[in-house]
Amino acid sequence: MPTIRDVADQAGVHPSTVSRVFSGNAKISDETRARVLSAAQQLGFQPNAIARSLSVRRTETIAAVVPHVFQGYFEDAFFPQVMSGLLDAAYPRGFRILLSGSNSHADEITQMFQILGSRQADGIVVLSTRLDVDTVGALRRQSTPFVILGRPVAEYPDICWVDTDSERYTAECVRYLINLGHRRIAYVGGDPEVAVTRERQAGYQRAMDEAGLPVNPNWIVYGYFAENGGYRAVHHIKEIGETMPTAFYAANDLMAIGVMRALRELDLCVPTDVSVIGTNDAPEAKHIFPALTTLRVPYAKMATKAAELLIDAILSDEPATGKAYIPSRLIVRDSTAPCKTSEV
Amino acid sequence: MPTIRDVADQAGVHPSTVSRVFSGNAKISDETRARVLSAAQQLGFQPNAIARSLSVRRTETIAAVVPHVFQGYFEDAFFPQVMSGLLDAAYPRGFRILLSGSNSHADEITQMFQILGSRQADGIVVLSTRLDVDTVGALRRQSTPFVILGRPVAEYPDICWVDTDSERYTAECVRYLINLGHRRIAYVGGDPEVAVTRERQAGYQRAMDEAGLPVNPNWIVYGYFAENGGYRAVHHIKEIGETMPTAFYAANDLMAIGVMRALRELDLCVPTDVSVIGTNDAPEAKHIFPALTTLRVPYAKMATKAAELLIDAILSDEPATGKAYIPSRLIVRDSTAPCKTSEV
DNA sequence: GCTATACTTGCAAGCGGTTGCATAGATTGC
DNA sequence: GCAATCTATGCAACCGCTTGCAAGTATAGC
Repeated sequence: MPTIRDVADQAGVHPSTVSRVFSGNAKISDETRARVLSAAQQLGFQPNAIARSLSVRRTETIAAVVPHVFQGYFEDAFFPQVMSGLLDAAYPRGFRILLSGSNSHADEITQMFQILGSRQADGIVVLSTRLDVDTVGALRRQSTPFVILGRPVAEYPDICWVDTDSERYTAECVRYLINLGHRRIAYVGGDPEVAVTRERQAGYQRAMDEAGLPVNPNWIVYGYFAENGGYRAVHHIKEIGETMPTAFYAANDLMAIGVMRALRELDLCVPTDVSVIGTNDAPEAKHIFPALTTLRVPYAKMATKAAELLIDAILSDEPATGKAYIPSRLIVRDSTAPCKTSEV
Repeated sequence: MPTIRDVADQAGVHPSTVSRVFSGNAKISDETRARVLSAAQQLGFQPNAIARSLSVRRTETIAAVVPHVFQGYFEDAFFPQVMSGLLDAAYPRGFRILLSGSNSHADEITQMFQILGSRQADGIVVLSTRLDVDTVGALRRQSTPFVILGRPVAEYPDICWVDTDSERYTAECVRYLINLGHRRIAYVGGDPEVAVTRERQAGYQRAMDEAGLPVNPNWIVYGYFAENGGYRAVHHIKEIGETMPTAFYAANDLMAIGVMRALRELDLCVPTDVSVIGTNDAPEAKHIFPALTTLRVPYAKMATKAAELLIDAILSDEPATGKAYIPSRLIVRDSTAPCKTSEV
């Protein structure tokens, strides 16, 4: 691999001249430039990005560490959308994305600080779903810009995040069910460890409260984002001998699908007997029968926004700032209908 | 950010000693090591990965450029599975993944050679679906290891690829239909520009030929991997006034879903009137009604294998070698049934 | 007790670009 | 025609870590 010095020799100029030709912003006579370029051409020279990065202290790269769980919870829509969103922002700005895996929650954090500390990227978008206060504190204490996808538990005035208002939109879903006449509504959450699970649950609670509807604690079940979890949630409710809810809100589509499978086994028809709302608008949502009414969460847009804020921060050489909510949207399909047993 | 020199000063040793402590493989007295480590601790030192990379000429990173089209064709399963597969291989080996976007087929190639030439990664797994001979030639001419996901058109003895035998497994699918008594079988391909489309078509052709069945050219339609493409394929066949095929093989599930939608509109029942086989086993395949019989293509495994071969090559400091076929598997669900109008 | 051998650590030259400063030559102003 | 001002290029230090070689000290061998 030829270096800048080889090109310099070949063109009869000083290495710094070659550097200036390639980094663009410098006055170089047309003649010299041509000589350098042709020498580079002949030698097949391309500047070494690593050397450049070392010198300018910039990698043109943003990092993300893939949550170890994405096989499970995230497969349904999160990960591909996030990646696509990150690329959408990074690519046109000349940035690339550095991805690390992880094999546990703790390792996610380790990987993050590894990348940050070793300066392998100019910034990081934090995908972890369970950021504790310590971690956020440590993030703030280091100097590489970061933005969090999702809102951290504790409110720091100065950190940058983008999220969707899970509480609000889940409340909207539940309200939609209530307006259809449903009064017995179940909440099928994901992993209770995960922030979004609590937020959605709060939205559910709020909508029920506002409508003056009682919340039966047995109707709050955690399905850990798995199809089977949704399935078991229904049977669980059935087994403890409760009257069935007439509607289910599930915190992802996979669980909603599981809920529908269980209902079918119990000879309950969706949507005539029971309504079901899912979350995320995964690809299968519109193809399943009945087509699933679902809360579409704009992961791609969120990721794009996050990457934009991050790159802005990098380019301006300041910590990332700004907080943004991206709106979710309820997509009404065929799994919801007016409640037929409208108790007054 | 403290450097190795700061730590050296603090610990009262030479920078090279600090370096040796951190790079592991060097005999350092326990006492010195302890002093260095504690100094590093105090200063919050972490070695700079970029500087290290420059020095050792290795980045511990493998690259991939995301085909610009993945939104379209690839969304259905390809991309997330590939990413997951790459991470599965890279992560435990201490490698990270560098991702670049692209906005056209030409740009895909540009990005690839950019990364390669600027030494931003130690190797690359090539995802492009339309590699021409020139590109492969250029890849071979440069010195960074690469492995191709998918088999390149021309056979070079020395390049490394991993693929699934699309022709063979498509033939298997078609044979399965034939064994169910179907004789009029349509082939709904993807983008005819894409290698895999031709390979699958060849498999279709082969199975038909082997069974002595005529192939009606009107039954070969390209749906460009889109749901709508599958939908239109059916209507196209209908409109030219042909007798309907009794079975469809579609080169991805999205198109198969489109085919089923069109059939439903024509009041043809799947699978009693018409059988449908899709490809990829996308998440929606098992949830759609009727559950889709589909050829499951092991993208994740393929990507893992590719990354493994690549990393082996990197570590051994030689070009990547080896060719591997990963088997696909027909997943039989409810969209296929014996042909009821068995003509003898 | 003295030399041969093994361990540790220091030294300094890289890895391949970048960039502030200096300088030589060209241009401008009057 | 000469000083002042620009322009284009060279010089050299630097980004932060690695590593072959040399040297100093400790240990072993006889």
